Amino acid sequence: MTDQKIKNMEEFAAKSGVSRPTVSKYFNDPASVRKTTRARIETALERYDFRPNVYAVNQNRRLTKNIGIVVPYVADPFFAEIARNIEKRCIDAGFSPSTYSSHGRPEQEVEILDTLRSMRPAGVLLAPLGRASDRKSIEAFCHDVPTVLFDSNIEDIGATFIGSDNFQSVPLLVDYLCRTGEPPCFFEMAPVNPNAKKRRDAYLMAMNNLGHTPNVIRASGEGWEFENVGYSEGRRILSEGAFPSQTILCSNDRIAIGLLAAAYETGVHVGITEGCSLRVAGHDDHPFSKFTCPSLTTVAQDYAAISERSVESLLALIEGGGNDSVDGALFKGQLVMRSSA
Amino acid sequence: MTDQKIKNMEEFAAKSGVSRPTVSKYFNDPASVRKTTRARIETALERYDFRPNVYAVNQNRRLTKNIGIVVPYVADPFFAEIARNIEKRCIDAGFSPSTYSSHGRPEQEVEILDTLRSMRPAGVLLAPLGRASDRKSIEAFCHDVPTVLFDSNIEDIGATFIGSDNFQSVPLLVDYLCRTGEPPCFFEMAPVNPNAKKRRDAYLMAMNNLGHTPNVIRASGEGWEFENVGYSEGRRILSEGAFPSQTILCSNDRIAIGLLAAAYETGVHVGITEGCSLRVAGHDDHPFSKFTCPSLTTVAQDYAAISERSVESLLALIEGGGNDSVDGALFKGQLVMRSSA
DNA sequence: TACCTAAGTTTACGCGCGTAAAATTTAGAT
DNA sequence: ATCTAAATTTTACGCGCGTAAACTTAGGTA
Repeated sequence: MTDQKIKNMEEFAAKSGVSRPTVSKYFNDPASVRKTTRARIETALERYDFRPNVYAVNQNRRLTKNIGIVVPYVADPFFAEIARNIEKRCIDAGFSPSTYSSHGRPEQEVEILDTLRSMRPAGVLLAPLGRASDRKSIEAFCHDVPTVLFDSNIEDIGATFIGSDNFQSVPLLVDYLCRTGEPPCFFEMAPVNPNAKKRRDAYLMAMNNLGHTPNVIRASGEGWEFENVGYSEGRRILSEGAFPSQTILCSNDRIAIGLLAAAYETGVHVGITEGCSLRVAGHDDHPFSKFTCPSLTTVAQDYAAISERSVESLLALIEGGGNDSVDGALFKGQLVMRSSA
Repeated sequence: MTDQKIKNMEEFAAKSGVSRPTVSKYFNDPASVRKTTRARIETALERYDFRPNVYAVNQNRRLTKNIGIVVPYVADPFFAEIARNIEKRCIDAGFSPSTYSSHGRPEQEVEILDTLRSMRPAGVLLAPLGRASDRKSIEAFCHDVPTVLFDSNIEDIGATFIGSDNFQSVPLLVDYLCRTGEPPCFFEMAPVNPNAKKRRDAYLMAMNNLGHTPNVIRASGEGWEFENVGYSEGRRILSEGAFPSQTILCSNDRIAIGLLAAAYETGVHVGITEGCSLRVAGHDDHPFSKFTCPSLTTVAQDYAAISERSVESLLALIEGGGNDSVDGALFKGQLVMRSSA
């Protein structure tokens, strides 16, 4: 490996003894050039380690090899993990992913989509904010760019949707809770997205199916600071003794984490062992749920399946020229029994 | 706003009644064109909403307006937050930040740097992995690209370093702990970066200064799964009754979070109230520290100051053509007294 | 050995924009 | 009204690469 700098593809082509366009072909698909040619280029590559100018490449390709990934909130480890998972799969498929976070703000989401559009990406994987999203902007975007929605759906938008089947996962947990103790009440915030709404509906359905009376507790609070809401509202309600059941199913793990902290501080013992007066369960199997006190019983979303299928769908969509829509998928959750319920 | 699509700057210039290069000037600095001209362009802008092709722009500019942000692990909310903070400041300064995560893997870090280099960014803000980092690669990178290190330093690399002053923050906590109870032992993993090492050294120093005998407990385990290590090693050591002090200062909050879970499960009561047999403190004021059981006493790093100063330094560096190095800075931590110690 | 075809390579052109240098306009002073 | 320096705009060229079309070559067949 010499340290000599190669300025451009022309120069590199000269070094390797082939014409520039041939080198270009090679970089677009190494298998498309003759074996002997490929060998020459690769030999030169080892010596000079040249990389085509990204900007020139993207300017001239009809479609870039970029894939945009948009999540509502990266500071939530759940999304950080799934984004990482998706990134990896994109890279393996030969694309260049880049991840953006809406940070819970609709304007930011629109801004990201604008930026993304101007990058002419091959496709986009979008986990929308949900209710707060600017529906029109997203619709327009999906019209222009092959887009797969994941995690949270927006009806009739995007080529397809990949997510969890809340109507499977929530009843699973409800069944378990009813089977092992007092039927749960449901602790939620004003739904930020369809998932939250579906979970509540799934809870109502499951309870009715089992012949129990459902009971929804709505915590006041907005935004994405779930722990905070779970904590402060949890404290308030606990101190008033106002939870209608000793079993509380939270709309997601982050609310449950807040509630557990509230219970701890209020002196309410949570868990399934002797001397506990409250059971708490969550939903998602958040990376931190293993480390709550007590550890949180929850339903694990199938990260791997969701990210894999999302990428697959997007690639299929890209392959097909972005025209035909692709089948969506809802994955089942898995019960994770820990100590809190 | 008509829906007519503008293909390129040429076309847009025609619509606004000025020449293309003038439009180009406008986009580089609106103040650099005559007021009447600006008005024309902006009128047209409202009608057609045109954006210059990013790739063409970046291909031709000597230096792009891109800024790279590299963190060791975005799934750690601490880094997610600081990255977000930095992003915002870059945008405000008229740059286009993009964030990358090494995911704890040195190869990935090198890969990111390679990608970044080929993007010819104006500058890079790098929080290196630390010990695991490939020093040579990073050194070479910093030689080519104006780079400011933050959070974790690598001696003699990069134009400057911005971070926390562990030799202030750790003694602060040690003082507090000694003042309020039994002097702490120090619970750490094999240091992944200079911060971890400095914290231990600062602990040793602080204890000696106070005339106490320091005591370091090394948890076996590697990587960035701090909670896991804190938890499993915590359980082991607790069950053996092997912590040499009833006060445990953890190298960071994430280890403390794991340890708290271990204590809870082992039936060891943590806190400063009657009936507690253990005190636990952390370092960083991790976003989740408020919600541990009990809530975690820790030292808050000055997120805001670090991110602000990092960006300022980088901008100064870019301004100066990347030549002259810029002053570094270490910010003080603030004691956050909660319930665990 | 001559010939054919498919695979691979080269020629030639354009992508959309930055920017130096030339040409023009503006504004202040006479 | 006229001149001049400064401010602004235009002309002209190049950036690094993708890609269609023209051109070679390799490898197999009769």
